[in-house]
Amino acid sequence: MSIQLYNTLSRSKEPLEPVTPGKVGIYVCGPTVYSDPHLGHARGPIVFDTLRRWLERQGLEVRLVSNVTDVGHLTDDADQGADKLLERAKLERLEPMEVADKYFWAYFDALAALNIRRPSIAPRATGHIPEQIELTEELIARGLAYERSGSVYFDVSAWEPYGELSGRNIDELVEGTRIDSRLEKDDPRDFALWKRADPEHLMRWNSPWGEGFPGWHIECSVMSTKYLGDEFDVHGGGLDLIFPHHESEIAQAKGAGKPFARLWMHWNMMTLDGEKMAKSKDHFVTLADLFERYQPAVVRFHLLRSHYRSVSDFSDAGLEASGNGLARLRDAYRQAHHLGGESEPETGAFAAAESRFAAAMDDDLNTPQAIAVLFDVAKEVNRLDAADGPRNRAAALFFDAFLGDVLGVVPTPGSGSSEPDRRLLDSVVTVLLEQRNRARLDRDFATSDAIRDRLEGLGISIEDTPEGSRWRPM
RNA sequence: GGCGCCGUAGCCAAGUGGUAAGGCAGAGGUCUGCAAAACCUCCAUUCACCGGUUCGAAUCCGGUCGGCGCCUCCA
Repeated sequence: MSIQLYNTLSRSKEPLEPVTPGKVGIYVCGPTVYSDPHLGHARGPIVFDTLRRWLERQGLEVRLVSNVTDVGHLTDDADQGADKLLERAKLERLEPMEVADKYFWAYFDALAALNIRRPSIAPRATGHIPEQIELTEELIARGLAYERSGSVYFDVSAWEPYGELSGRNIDELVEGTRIDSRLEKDDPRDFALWKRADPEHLMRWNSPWGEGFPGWHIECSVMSTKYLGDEFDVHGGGLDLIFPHHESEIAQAKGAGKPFARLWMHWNMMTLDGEKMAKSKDHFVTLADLFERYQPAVVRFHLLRSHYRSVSDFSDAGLEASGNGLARLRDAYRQAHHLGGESEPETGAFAAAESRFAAAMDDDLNTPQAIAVLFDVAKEVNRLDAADGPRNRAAALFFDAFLGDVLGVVPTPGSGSSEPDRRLLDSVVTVLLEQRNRARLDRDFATSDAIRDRLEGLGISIEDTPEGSRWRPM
């Protein structure tokens, strides 16, 4: 059975049937890079990285395109407010592009720490100005856009399906929109495809309408179709992007005659004290701060413990609970590897668990349910006879596949660059454990406890089992 | 005001018609020099509340209360 995903367009789960059999094209909206990435920014990448890993496991070839917006946009559409990138550039006394690059790398560094694989393509808006101008011209030619003193606007009233994604009635959109007489747009609902640059605006490009910069929505219509084709499989983004961003993307692309994305996936928001995290409101926890207190893998695991379409509230108690839970899974994982050794794995030992895991993942990426399966397997592993190598080996492979490859919360064997360090550490701790065991045999508990306490102080916990002493990082 | 979502044990969190997954925390027990881990047992007669449909509802329908998101930049 193929994976079912919830499509915002149809408001129901649909099977993923790729445009090109065997290949899946996915486009995901990334952030505007003008400040430090926060926890909310991590959710989408984690969801889509996990989706990608799962699809690849099914033998599908995935092209994941994830953009980053590096053009500042006005804080409102009435030519009021400042371009956030520009503001930041002034504040930090940097070139606007320097600001964009600084936070571009901060974003991808944070994602790398979360074990999120790099997208196949990470296009930037500024690298696709000619294509955006081209699409704007196309929309003018089709009568869906118009120019007003150097700016170009999409004519919403000329595009009848506007509102199909957000479920908004076009006429209702006017209500609630404050009518500003300073607007040069024909209709307050119209949105900018191209904006004329004021003299102080630093990021500017030449266009048929004079110097300016692209509107916010057009980059995604352009970059997604450029790399995935006019019709592609999945378009993702945060719930808060449905309107107006994705609605407008659809209008631009379909208005230009492209079939565009088939399936729209939206992840829900991260909240802090019950309120949505937002950098504009200075209400967030940065990933850098979080990583000082929790392992990135714990953060990743924590987000996977709730379904991507549910709101997830941040709390220290929640992160701690996730950390304890993950430690339990990792212990079982380590034990299975340790006891399984090089044994031939028992065939089909965890087949039932595998199919339960798969069913959960195939049901709109139900990671909480998939994780429950892992806990069940962990319990089984902990009950295994230490002498049962083949079964332990089968469990080890099970964890490698699902805890490691798919969920990405355990280092993939041999992939870590710190592997030699790890081996050295292992040897050193083993020597200390030998000393400690000698002391224990001599009933010299003062010495044995001292060794344990010192190691605890260094972040290494010791466990005495019937098979001998084990250690693990805390 | 318009569109939409949510309310499940102390906490987190699955479950969308067949009689409540899983995790954390907690209690008792086994093991242990002690500890930790692990294992065993216990921990929601009940899913915000009130009606309705049904043989049967946490799940469907109506209402009430509470919380949240979007409608302006926002992952």
